[in-house]
Amino acid sequence: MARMDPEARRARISDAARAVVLRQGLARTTVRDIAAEMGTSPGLVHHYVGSMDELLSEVFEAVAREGIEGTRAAMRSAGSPARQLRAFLATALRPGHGSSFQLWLDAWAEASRRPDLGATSRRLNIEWQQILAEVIEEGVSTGDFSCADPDGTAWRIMSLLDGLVLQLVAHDVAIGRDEVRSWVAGFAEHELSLEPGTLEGTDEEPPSPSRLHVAPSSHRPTASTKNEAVS
Amino acid sequence: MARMDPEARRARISDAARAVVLRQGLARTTVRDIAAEMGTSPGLVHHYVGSMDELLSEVFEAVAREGIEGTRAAMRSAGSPARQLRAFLATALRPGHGSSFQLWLDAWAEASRRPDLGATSRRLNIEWQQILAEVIEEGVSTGDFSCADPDGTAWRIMSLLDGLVLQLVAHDVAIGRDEVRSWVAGFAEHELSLEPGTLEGTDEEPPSPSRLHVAPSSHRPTASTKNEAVS
DNA sequence: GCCCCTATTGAGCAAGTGTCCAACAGCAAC
DNA sequence: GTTGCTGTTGGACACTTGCTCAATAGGGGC
Repeated sequence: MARMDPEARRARISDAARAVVLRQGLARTTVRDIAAEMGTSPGLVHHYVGSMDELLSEVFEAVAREGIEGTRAAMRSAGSPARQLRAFLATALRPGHGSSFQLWLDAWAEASRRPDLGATSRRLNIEWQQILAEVIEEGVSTGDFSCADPDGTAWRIMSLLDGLVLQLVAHDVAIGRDEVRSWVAGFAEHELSLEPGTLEGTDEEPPSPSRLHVAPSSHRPTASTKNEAVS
Repeated sequence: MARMDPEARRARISDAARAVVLRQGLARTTVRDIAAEMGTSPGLVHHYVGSMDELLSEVFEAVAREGIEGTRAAMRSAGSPARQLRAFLATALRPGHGSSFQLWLDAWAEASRRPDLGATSRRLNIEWQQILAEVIEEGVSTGDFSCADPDGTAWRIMSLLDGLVLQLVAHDVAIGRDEVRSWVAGFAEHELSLEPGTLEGTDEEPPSPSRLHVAPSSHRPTASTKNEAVS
């Protein structure tokens, strides 16, 4: 393969790894798969990457962070705390979220076995919860929300959402995306003493719908249609 | 090793497999581990078991079903629907549930990749949800609960519980077992229009606390202290 | 044009996996 | 005691995994 400067090669490796991981999951990705995806040899991967654990952890972080930043961006341009919450739910349930949520499932399951991945998963999960906690605190301070324990409420809303999406992604169960949004919205309204319906509706479509979550960052357009339970 | 009649040997293999799986997780269990656990040779396992996949799927079903039946038993002897719900929460959060919950995590993550395990996981998950749906319907018919959509409420309660326990088991996060019980109880009270506090309290200790969930069914007392996040 | 640095190769290692199978051994029937 | 069925053994096979390393080759600096 053509000789490349280290920085570009590193980016290529990340892209290839992300593509394979999104297609096969964290647990089923091997060095050889990544090398084949780039059209190079396995040895090259290890010339740049310390260990497989490290690489998988890095890929997971990249994909998850993309989701987090996408949600943050959507919330920033949403306005009031209530509209920010709506944006949170909309981005978390956007089509295409399925294959990225599968990575969360992989990370949770592997957390107790792969220390690096476990630490990353834990850290990002807390960050995700903090996004909710912050907007809730903001809503309380502006008087939009009424909530005695923003931190606990954030854990509960996030966990309800995770638990429901889990069923959508893992089993193709008899509940749909709209039901999940509506249920979590209803729960959040109760937790924050809002009028029923305040958080409902999908008018708040984020700016660039298909770009934020799962698309590989460059070069190699991936067929990420597999593992798409939320579609 | 001593010669045994096939039925007894099959039981021994199941026990050993279960012990190893609870200790190491579905993904990290090998034929050799199971053979070593019994003190016999790997070949013997395959003399009785068609494939590893089959065996793991069977072990998962056995452990999960034990949990389900344990919860059912606790609920049967609980009395009123409200007390049954309390029993449900108590058994789902009992110490020792952690390592069995890890199996659920493994199953959810692998569901989209291993058809057999996916089907089993889906089926048992729906069964688990149905337990909740049934007691809710009972409560509605006796007038104890008020609930417009028992099936949806069951999905929501179960998902909130799963999402919270997930955080306990996967990351050792800053929330505790008591908080989870109290939070889910509070949510259920809201969903069922109950007085706050109706589902709280731990007085409803089920008959045989340590037997129902994780203990191997016979012979070999296992050190199931690993992977015990809920302890 | 040459040289040297280093990106890249790909065979290969050690460890691990599920699965198979010829040989062995314990036990019941005769 | 001998025979035959079959539970049991453990080495072997073919394969995968992460990772290493001597050898190769491409391209910028002189």
